[in-house]
Amino acid sequence: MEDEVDRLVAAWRRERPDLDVEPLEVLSRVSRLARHLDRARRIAFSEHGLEPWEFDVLTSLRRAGAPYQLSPGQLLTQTLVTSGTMTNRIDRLTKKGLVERQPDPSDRRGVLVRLTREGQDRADQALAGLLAQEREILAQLSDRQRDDLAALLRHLVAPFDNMDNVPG
Amino acid sequence: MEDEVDRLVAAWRRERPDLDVEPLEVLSRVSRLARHLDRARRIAFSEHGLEPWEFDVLTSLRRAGAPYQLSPGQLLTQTLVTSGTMTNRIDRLTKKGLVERQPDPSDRRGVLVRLTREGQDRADQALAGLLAQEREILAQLSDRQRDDLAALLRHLVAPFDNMDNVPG
DNA sequence: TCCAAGTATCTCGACGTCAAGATTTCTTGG
DNA sequence: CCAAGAAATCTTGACGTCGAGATACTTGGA
Repeated sequence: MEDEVDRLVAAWRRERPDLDVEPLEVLSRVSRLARHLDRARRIAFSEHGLEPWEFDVLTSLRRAGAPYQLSPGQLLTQTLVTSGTMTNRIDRLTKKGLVERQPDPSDRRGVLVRLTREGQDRADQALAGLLAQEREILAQLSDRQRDDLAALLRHLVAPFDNMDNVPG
Repeated sequence: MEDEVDRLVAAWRRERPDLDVEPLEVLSRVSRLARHLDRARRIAFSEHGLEPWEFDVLTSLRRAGAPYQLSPGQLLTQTLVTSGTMTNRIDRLTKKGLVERQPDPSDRRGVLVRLTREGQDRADQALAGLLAQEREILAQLSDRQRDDLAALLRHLVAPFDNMDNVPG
């Protein structure tokens, strides 16, 4: 089946026949698919009363394991946002009762953000919903194709991931 | 080579051994790779004095072919932003001298946004830079792997693309 | 002990986006 | 030919993010 990138590439070949636009066949599809996935996730999460950014923070804490707490700084590196943004997010999640701030007993500058019971339940429910949705999207592919795709994508992502990229 | 998604999946398997998190192997990689690509593009474009959103608008006009003009409404559907955002973008691009607004001769409600000579040159230069960068990223893969990857991604994107998704 | 440099978090102002509504112009049925 | 609705664009206010700087605490060396 044809997609938007096929049309995009055809347009460039018409307007700039001198250029080799083949890289777009892969990387433009990655970007567009990511955009579609963002939208789909937003819808899936809203069924559990969560925004995507809330899911990111809550699941980072959830994955940390009991007692489900991390410093704001650790959350920064996991979610790739800046410190001002994280302060704001923690404020709002606190107001919703999904996390709570506690003083770090070993460093008086520090704070520990801890998942509440409610926060943990919401994160778990939203994750289950997300996985169900993603399984539907992936139903387009055979098991073998899924594995191949994951492996190919790993080749492209790994150089970035092992390159140390942390915002302020 | 290992990547962040391997670590993510391992963490979930430890914390939620009851769940099948395999879909993340594909779709989380797509999202993360897209994020890395956004950053890389931002850097590549800045060498030509452009922001990513400026590139999006300028290249939409460029692909339209001579005389390189589209209505704001057509630009909306191509770039997937809302009308208020597009008005703002056209304002800023006009101030930079990269596009100009002209009255639509056949509809007095309408406006046509046209690429200036300068705008066209910038778009062409930035596209060449982008393609060079993307070729480097894809050097991780063989020609065969690239083709396979593009085909697999098309399977996943096509259902979304042929689903009519247009914002306000 | 004391100070300088480093670290952790928060505060604040600027900016871009969105969503809803306002305005102007076109279209169409009666 | 007109009135009502549709269409195209712009305006406005709220919101989340960023980035730089402020504040408070810690650490290591003199």
